[in-house]
Parts: sequence; structure tokens; C-alpha cells
Amino acid sequence: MAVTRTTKILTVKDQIADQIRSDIISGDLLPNTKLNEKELAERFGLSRGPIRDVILQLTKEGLLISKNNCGASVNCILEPKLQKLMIKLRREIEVFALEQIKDKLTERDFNALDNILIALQEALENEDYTAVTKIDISFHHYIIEKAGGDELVNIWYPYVMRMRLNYKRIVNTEQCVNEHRAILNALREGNIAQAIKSTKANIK
Amino acid sequence: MAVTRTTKILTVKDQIADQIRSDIISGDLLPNTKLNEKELAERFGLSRGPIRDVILQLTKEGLLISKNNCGASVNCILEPKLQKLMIKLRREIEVFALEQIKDKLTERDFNALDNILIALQEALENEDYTAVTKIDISFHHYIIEKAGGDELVNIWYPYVMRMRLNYKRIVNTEQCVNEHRAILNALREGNIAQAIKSTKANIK
DNA sequence: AATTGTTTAATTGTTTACAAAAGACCAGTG
DNA sequence: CACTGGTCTTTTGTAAACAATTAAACAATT
Repeated sequence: MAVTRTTKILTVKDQIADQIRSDIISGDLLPNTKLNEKELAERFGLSRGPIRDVILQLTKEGLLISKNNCGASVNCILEPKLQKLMIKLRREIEVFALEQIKDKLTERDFNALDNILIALQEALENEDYTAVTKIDISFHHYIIEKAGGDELVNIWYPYVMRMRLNYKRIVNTEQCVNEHRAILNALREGNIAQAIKSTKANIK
Repeated sequence: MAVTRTTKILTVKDQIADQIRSDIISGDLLPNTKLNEKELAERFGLSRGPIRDVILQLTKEGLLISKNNCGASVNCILEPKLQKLMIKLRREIEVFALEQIKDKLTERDFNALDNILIALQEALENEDYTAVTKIDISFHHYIIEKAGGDELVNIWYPYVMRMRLNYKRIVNTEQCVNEHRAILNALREGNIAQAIKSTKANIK
């Protein structure tokens, strides 16, 4: 059998959600910006129904904050203590994931992760920092999903999103790709301890 | 000013969500049971719109699992390793909460928690185990909310719900109320270390 | 007999129209 | 001047009709 390229099918709602997430990450939508259902519906050429679903979803992820009968707005950054807690918890989830996939990674997985890093490098060269952030997330997402499936992704995702809301910019562009390469290399060598160490260094 | 009794206003959706959560906790809705939007709408005398919102919300909480165009069904119990991870993470959140509220609790709070325990005792005597579970959760909820507001509640809630899905029954009825009383007593005495110890013992 | 293709029923996804709540504005009053 | 009280507008919440997708039952073919 030839190599099967898995093209992921995205629902309309997923695409809208992705777009709004990008807008928030990129800074186009600043904290406290109010999201108007009607406007969003017109922007995406849809009715308010699906938009409401997306807003509810992003609210659960912590990116938006909703009040009854008052709509949703972009959430603010966390207070430092909560921020620290979330970093700690996210680290533990990622460490758990690494321990789980220790012996499960195939050559196919390494290739997939390699490709992600290539895309990351490219986005960095293009200075497309929104793309950088999304690709960065997708690297971690791949590992989390492999380790614990959707269940684990679902509890992991809110932490990532909230952290991204706090630090909008990738400060150290080179460091970013190097850190991820370190993780991947350690995984390739089967050196989980090092992979964990590198991951902890990357999550901050 | 007289004592202001705070009666919480619940939206329609919150009430429906609560009801479905109860049905799952009580065992009326077993894992893999499919939820039909139309049936639910008729049962609650609503249209499908709000029902869809509730389903999406419960899916994000991990109680339901949804597939595109195929509806939602009650989620299964977690595999042991994920279960252990979630217990660990929930403990850390609750410990964090206790450390935060150390000096913030007023007499009003102690009374509120006392009342919760009285209700817990009563539910136990009536052998209404669904109520027991809900009141149990509300005790912890009170502390989490006090410590970190909705932000913290939002990341905490999924863990509680998923754990409840795993152990449906309160095994040790007396132990349950005793454990919570130990937490409250420690808080009253300002003995946070003991409160943390008791909380850790309670979350399992 | 097993598998593939087609039709049909049921269910979800989306749109549109309507009801209710919140916020803005402005006049009137102390 | 501040403040209450009302109307008006805007926005969200809900309902009901329509479109699209899926699953199942059945027929046809190899």
C-alpha cells in the first residue's frame, strides 16, 4: 500500500474557531474586545447559529468570556498566580504524555514531527508569528494526541490557549525552533528524560 | 442591613445542563447512551437550539462525546492512567485554592460551608446519592470559586465531572461527610496544612 | 454468500423569524 | 447637578422551518 496522506476534514465551525483563535493570538482581537454575533455571522457568510456554537466553544477554552444576555468578549490575561499554576499543570500533562508515548513512536511519527519543525522554521523566516504560534502548538498537540487521544487533548488545550493569551509574542525566534528540535531529537534517541527536560524548558 | 440571602439566578441552559449531569451521575444515563436532540427538546419543553448549546457544553466538560453529524453520547470511563493523572491534577488545583484563600475566608464563608455540610448530611440520611454527589461537588466548588473565580472553576470542573463518571457510587457514606468536616474544621482553625492533607485524602 | 450500490428514514446542521433582555438616551424631578 | 423613570434601539435568547448528512434496509451483482 502506498503512503496514505491523511488530510484532516474540518467542519465549518472548526474553521471559524481556528480563525478567531488566530485573530486573538495575532493581536487583531485585543482583550475586552466584544464579539458581536451578527457581525461575525456576516463576516463569515453564515447565520448566527454556528457562530454561537463557536463562541460557546471558545468560551469553554478560556479565550472568551461570556455573560448571560450580554455577549462574549476576549478574555484578559491571567493574574500571575493562576498563570503559574497553569504552566505547572500544562507541564505535568506534557510530561505524562512523553512518558506514555515512550515506546509508541514510529518512524511515521518522527517524520510528521520533522515536517512540523520544517514548517516552523519556514514561518519564522517569513516572520509570520501567528503561523509560528499555531505550528508551535501543533507540535505539542501531536504528542498529546498520540499519548492520550482526544480526552487528553481536551484538558490540555485550555492551558495552551490561556498561556498564548498571556504572551502574545514569540520573543526568541531561534530559541523556539531549537527547543523543539531538542525535544524531537531526544525522542528519536529514546532518551525520554532528556525529552522531558527539554519540554519543561520550552513551556514557560 | 439585614442578611441578604443570595439566591442564584440560573439560566435555562444551566438548569438543563444540571439535570443532564444529574442523570449521568445517578446512572440513569449510562455510558454510550446516545442523546437525541429532538427527544431532549421535547422532554424539557424547549426547542433544539438551547439543547444543542447544552450538549456542546457538556461535551467540553468531558461528560459527553460528540461526533460530527452523528450526535452525542455519554462518555465512557477513563483508562486508569488518565484517571490517575486527572486525580493528581485536580488535587493540585484544590491545594492551590486552599493556599490562596488561607486568609480570605470570613465568618460568612464558614457559615455557607457549614450549611453545605448540613445539606450533605441530610442527603446521606435520605440515601439520595445523586444529591450527595452534587452537594459534595458544591463544597469544593465554593472553595475553588472563592480562590480563583470562574477562571479556576473552568479548569477545575472537567476533572471533577470526569472523576464522577468513573466512580458513580459514594461507597463510604459516613466517611464522606467526615472528610469534608475535617477540611472545614482545619480551615476554621487556620490550619492550612491540615486542610490540604484532608483535601488530598478526600480526592481519590 | 458476500459485497457493492441505491433508496429511504431519521438525525444533525443551518437559516430565518420572533421574543426577551440589556444598554443608551433623554426628559422630568428633587 | 444628580438622579430617577421611561422609551427606544441594539443585542442576545428561543422557536420553527429547511437543507444536508448519515445510517439502515433492501436490491443487485459478482
